[in-house]
Amino acid sequence: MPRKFLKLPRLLRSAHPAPHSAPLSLMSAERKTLEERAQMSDLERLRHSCAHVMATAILRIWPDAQFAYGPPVENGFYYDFDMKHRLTPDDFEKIEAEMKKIAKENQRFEKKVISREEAIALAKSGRLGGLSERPGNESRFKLDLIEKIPEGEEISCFQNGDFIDLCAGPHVGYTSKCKNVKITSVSSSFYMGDESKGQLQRLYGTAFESKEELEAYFVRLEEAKKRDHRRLGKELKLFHIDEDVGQGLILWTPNGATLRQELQTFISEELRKQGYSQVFTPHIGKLALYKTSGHFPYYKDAQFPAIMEPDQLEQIAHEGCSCAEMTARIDACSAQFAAQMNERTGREMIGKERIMDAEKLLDGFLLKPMNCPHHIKIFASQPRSYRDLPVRLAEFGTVYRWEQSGELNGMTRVRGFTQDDAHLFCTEDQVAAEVLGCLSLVKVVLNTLGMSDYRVRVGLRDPDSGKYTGSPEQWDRAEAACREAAKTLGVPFSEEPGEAAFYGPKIDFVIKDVIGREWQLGTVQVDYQLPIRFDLSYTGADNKPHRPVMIHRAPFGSMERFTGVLIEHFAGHFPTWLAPEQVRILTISEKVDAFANEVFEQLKAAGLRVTLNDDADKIGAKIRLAQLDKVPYMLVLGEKEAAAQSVAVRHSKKGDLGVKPVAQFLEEITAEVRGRSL
RNA sequence: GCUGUUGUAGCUCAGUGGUAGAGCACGUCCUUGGUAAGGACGAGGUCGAGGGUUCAAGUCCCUUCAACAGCUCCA
Repeated sequence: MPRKFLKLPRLLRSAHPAPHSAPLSLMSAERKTLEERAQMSDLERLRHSCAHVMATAILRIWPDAQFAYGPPVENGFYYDFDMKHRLTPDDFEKIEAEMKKIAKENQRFEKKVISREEAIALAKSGRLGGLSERPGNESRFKLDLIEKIPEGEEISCFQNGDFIDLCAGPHVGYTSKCKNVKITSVSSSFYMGDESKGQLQRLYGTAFESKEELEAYFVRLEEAKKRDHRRLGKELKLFHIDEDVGQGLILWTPNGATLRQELQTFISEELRKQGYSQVFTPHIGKLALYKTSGHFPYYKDAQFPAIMEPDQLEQIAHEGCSCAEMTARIDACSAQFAAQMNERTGREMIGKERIMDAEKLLDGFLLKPMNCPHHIKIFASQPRSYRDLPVRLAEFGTVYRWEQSGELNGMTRVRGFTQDDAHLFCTEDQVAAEVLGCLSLVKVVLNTLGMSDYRVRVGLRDPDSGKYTGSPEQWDRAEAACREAAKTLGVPFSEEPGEAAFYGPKIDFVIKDVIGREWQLGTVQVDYQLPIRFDLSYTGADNKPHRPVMIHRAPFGSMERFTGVLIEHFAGHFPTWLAPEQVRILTISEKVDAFANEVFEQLKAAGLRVTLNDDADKIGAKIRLAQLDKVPYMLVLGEKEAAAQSVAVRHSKKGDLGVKPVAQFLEEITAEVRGRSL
């Protein structure tokens, strides 16, 4: 099915880790100018040279390899190429050894400016990206790259030893610089990122100026692995994904559920303060609902297939309906519906090809891919006056999306997830204040969790495009509102023209985790489109119907992704208010069991999540276990404490905090939890 | 979805065609010890699933499922 460019509320899904690979701008859309390339940092220059050395090494072993593109990337470099031999990690050692040899040979990187004709001739002979001429094996990717070089731009190649490559540079002087290098992984890629252009092998490596930096990089990687939410989720028993339940479907185990519940309680409190109303909606809705919203069938590929009514299913089976026919009948609309929608939106939203006789139409249900339509129906369920606005409907709404299997990742990319969603319906004049309110909510959330390292992207319309709905005046106001709101946050923000959805501008929060990876989580989006499609209205002061503006927002994005990011953010050491187990009482000997039980009951009665370890282990072992479970507070109880009605407090990160009366500890920890201290 | 890698006890992993292993966790018992591992014994596995080759398969081959890395995608 051709992908329609119709963009709909893109709530919370665009979030993904910043790509480790080359920025797309290097690949296709925005070709880097020579000037921009010349600004490569020293490290990037080194890594780019390493890519050439790697290509040289590969050619020495497999002379048939045809190279495409080999840039430096955030954590290293790669080279894309095609050859008969399929690389596996077993080949790395051999290639690395050859690379080290080339570094020792200390070849000079020499630049030669050549004419387009010379470049083409070299490519045709297979010389470009090769160690020698290769008759019958022309440098086909290089030919294509030459074609893409604009007329008038300098064409150059770089030579080190026998290897000549089409390359604008820059490079280091000699290959001896390229000795602190390591091949990290092999994978596949598409030429120019285009699936139709065939698959290439992509070999990744990394390189540093010094051996120490190279080693430190791998130590850092190890550290990152230790705080991987998938690993910690298992160790701390936060969640489970079960093959029999299905890919990308999170089972929140008790510890994780506690964490989530605390987060939801927190956000619910903030919502109440801001005048939101809590609603509940079911997990499915009729197909017609999503035909109205426009999410079906346009995003059909990303949804679970429709659920058909039993009697309809029986009937079409009886009719011997083919699968293709059934699909067409599910996708289709009545002429009346199409006319209505096209009139409302003022454009051909539903083409003739989708219109079908009413008796042939099939209806069914969809697992909801987003919550907006349900909330819209709540808004529309009663007459609204301008005095009622803004209406703010909030729900922890679970949605389902059919993500491709290769895209699933722990909690951060899943097929069923719960958004901390809300939809605001307001007047045009209220947009600015409401956007501001949404942002301050996001800010409260992030501050409370100590996530201070974030930036904000303001997606504005592309002034040269006519694809947007709504009047230019509306847009100017909405964009100004977003811009102003973003300014008040006091964090870096970038304006990105052309990044708006077609239905309105948006603000995305991109959060940096402790190891520097970026994740897009919360978002606030202004929407002029859905109110039109659903023909929403309210009565104004002039006693006439007016169209409300909708705002979609979700500060966490989804509970799943946010929890995943949070696990990594805290490396499993949650602040006390979030910790699944807040206090663990550790007894030194059986002699204090009675006292320990007393303390346990007291803390439990105070609402703390406390456990008692009265096993026969020695205190050292008990402390070790509690540390591994990352329990914030350990209370060590021996005969001294029992006699003084006190507890010896040990904090998992701060260590021994000394002995204090039970009442004092209780008071302190309660205040800490209540204040959601970090 | 594509390419590659991996799949053995609850967890981390060893096991190169010939009787399934270790550490931790778990259970029982002994030990009552003061801030990151006391000791003994025990239980636990149709080696992801299905098929094939072989006298013999955890090990070789095919199919399939899942995870991981990357690509592509992401309302």
